[in-house]
Amino acid sequence: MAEERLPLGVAARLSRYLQILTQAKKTGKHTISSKTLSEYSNVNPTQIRRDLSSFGKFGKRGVGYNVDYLIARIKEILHTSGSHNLALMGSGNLGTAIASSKIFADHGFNIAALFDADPAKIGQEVGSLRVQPVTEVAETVRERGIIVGVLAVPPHAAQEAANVLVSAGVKIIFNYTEALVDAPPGITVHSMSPAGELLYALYFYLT
Amino acid sequence: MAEERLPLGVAARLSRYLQILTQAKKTGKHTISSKTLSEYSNVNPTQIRRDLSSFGKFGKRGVGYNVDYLIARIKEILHTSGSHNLALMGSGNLGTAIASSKIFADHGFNIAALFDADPAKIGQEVGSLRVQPVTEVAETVRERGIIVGVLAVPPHAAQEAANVLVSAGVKIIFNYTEALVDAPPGITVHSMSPAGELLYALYFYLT
DNA sequence: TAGATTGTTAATCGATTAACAATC
DNA sequence: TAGATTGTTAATCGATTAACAATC
Repeated sequence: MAEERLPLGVAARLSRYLQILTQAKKTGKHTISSKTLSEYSNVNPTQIRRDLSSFGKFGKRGVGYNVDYLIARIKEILHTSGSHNLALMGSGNLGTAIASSKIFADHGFNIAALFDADPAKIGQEVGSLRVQPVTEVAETVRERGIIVGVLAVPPHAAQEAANVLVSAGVKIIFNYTEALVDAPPGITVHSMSPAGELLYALYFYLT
Repeated sequence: MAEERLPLGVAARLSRYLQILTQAKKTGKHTISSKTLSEYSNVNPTQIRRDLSSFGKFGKRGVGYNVDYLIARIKEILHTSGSHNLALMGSGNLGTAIASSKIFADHGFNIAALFDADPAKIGQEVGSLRVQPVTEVAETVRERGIIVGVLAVPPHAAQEAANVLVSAGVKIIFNYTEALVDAPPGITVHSMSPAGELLYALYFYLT
């Protein structure tokens, strides 16, 4: 029962297992083996068993792991049992796609507010959200206790949107754009890099 | 000048450096230090210098790395100097966002075709692409020499879309949905997992 | 020269893998 | 029992980091 912060690799893999388990549960799976988890995560099955067994004996030999039980334990380990409010910047195609997806909701993330810099979009409804002007970011972030901001704006607007979020008190910037985003010390910027990941996948196909 | 396949970690990091360098070039940067690259990639600067110096002396002491030169060398190392055609499945908000973005084009990926299962969408224009029916996947994939398929469909349609692509001869499935996707041996499935990455980022904020 | 940053070493730590007894 | 899969060991390999001489 480690109280210390997990090594980067372990935390990354556990997050991945959790995502896969959450989806597997949706398809009606009650148990899952390290072999199956390996196929979906591209992590070696021995590594998976090692990662899990370092926290306790979560599996049943000859059977595998109980999906619900494993989800609960990993959430405990990652301290992510709770729910968190997100602010989404950008109500274009990408912002709308994110707002319409259950992917964040599946993990207890609630998209609490949607902002756009375009005056023509203010007040429009996207799902259950109403598009708010950027001038309301600070107030909304404070009121709703938002610590994560998601950038779904055009690349040229990414830095400015990040600045607004950081000024408002957001601690984690989740950058869906390809633009580079700077932030002050203490603020985490996490950038999606689909093109980078595709280059990586292609490398192993080409060699 | 290694001819062998790179370790997974090295290939993943080089892909990441390439994505960052490509964006840095856009902002007019001519040189970049391992320290700056570290801030954008969250990789230790010593690790970056080690990764690069194992292929040659690419930098200038006291100055840093020339962006153009480094891009060219990493493309060589990853064998991704060429151009590749992609097939994009799904012309909803997500598909439209991907088709409208320069993120893939920046790395020599060309979205060659856009498919949708919804008859109402066939023939619509999305950027310079015309939405094609799924019945045309096989022919288009063959004609355009497509080896990568991108899934931007609703999660419940992801497996079926993947099946169609695999039958048509696609070798790499790039899954933007949260659904789990199975594929036969020899086919690579690479799934985006934004929620997983957010859980990971949050873990380090919470601890 | 002075400041900055690379290339490289050395030491430690985590990741990877095969193998297999334990056990469901 | 027979088959499957976990938990664990042991050995190797790659990642990480601090430190610093070399040099732009």
